[in-house]
Amino acid sequence: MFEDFEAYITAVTPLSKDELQLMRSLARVKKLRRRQLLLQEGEVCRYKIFVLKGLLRNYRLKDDGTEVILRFAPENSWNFDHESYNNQTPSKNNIDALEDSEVVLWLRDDFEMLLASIPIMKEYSDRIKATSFDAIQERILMNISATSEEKYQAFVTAFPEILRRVPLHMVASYLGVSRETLSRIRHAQVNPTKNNGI
Amino acid sequence: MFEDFEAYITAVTPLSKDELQLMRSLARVKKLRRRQLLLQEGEVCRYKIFVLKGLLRNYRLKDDGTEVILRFAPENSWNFDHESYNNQTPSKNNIDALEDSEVVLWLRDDFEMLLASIPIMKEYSDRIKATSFDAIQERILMNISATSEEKYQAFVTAFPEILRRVPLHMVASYLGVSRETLSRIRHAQVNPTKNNGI
DNA sequence: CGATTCTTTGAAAACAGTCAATCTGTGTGG
DNA sequence: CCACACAGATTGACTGTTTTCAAAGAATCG
Repeated sequence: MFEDFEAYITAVTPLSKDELQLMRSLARVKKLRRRQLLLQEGEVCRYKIFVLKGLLRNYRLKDDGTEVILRFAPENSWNFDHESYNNQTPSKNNIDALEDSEVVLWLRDDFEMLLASIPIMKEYSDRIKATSFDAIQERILMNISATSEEKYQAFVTAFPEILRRVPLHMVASYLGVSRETLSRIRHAQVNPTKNNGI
Repeated sequence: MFEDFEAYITAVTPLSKDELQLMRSLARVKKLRRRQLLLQEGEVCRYKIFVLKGLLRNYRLKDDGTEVILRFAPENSWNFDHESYNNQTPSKNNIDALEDSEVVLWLRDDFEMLLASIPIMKEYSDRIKATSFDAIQERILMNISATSEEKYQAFVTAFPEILRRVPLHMVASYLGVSRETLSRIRHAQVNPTKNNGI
């Protein structure tokens, strides 16, 4: 359980035994069943979440009842609702598990205290944020300038393992196209236009 | 010139005389004429930029020669190419001035030193980053889930002053629609369908 | 097996992009 | 001051893409 987190974190940033112990002392491990909600729209996001096993998804429920998927968070990734966590305001989004999952949770105050008292952890956190920022910026560019095919291709090359693990209609939602369109895009690639002859 | 920056920064975060002096000692003020490039694709983004006056724009030049606008940066905003600045890799984007502008520049090493030596400045910087992250996340949601009308409306309410200052084809580029479509959207709002009668 | 969820397909309608032409306003040089 | 060029905005006609709706075909799970 927590050992998995230790293995991950020590691989990416050097932490002392004491620092690890401190992190562990404030952490809570939680198992989630498929479909279980971890954060519901309207609640304040109280935790910073690290995914040990499984797969989470952040999504927004629109007025007409449709779900818009903002992000997939597989094992060894951090997750939380950024806006709600930072401002301690009611979240507009939901987080749930797409597979049976295991996560580590830290209460916001505890986690911020950890960042303040473990400088190297703060640096690591800042690096993660910077990377996410770059990624999300590229996603914007994709969204406003690429064709649906290109968006799908970019997804395939960026997240091949996610593609294998989630239903296609969720990929469609993440890309901002209808599931029917995604289905047709995929089919067109396998079986492109046949009439190249006269 | 630099006094404008001091006025801004002291309004948003408390800095001592010494800290201000330190920031000033490493800053460089630069005037830009309309259309002048501040960062060109392929160069490494060496500076953190604060816009004193005028309006900058970050954009990507696509293979087919079209420009995709990623961001507008008016006075009192920070700007730089995130990815290139953080990783010191060649930038994929360009930054230029849409109006005659004035900016303050800090070399990356200098600025990072400032953040390290002025904790309150680091906090402020982190807050800005968090806010931008939230905003960009909402932009993603817009892009993947809203109609063109809704995207335009959101732009109007979020950036009314930018709308007045840039040509519409740039707004179209920012939103990811063609300039003709934007023109029709705007016209439809002024003059909606007239046949509501029998 | 039966129920549910997911995916695919077809046909029609809505929507957005492209191309070409025109219109508008602005600014420059003669 | 006018003529002209230029950048920007609009419009119409057409094309291409995407959505929507409805139905049916897979796959998965209890």
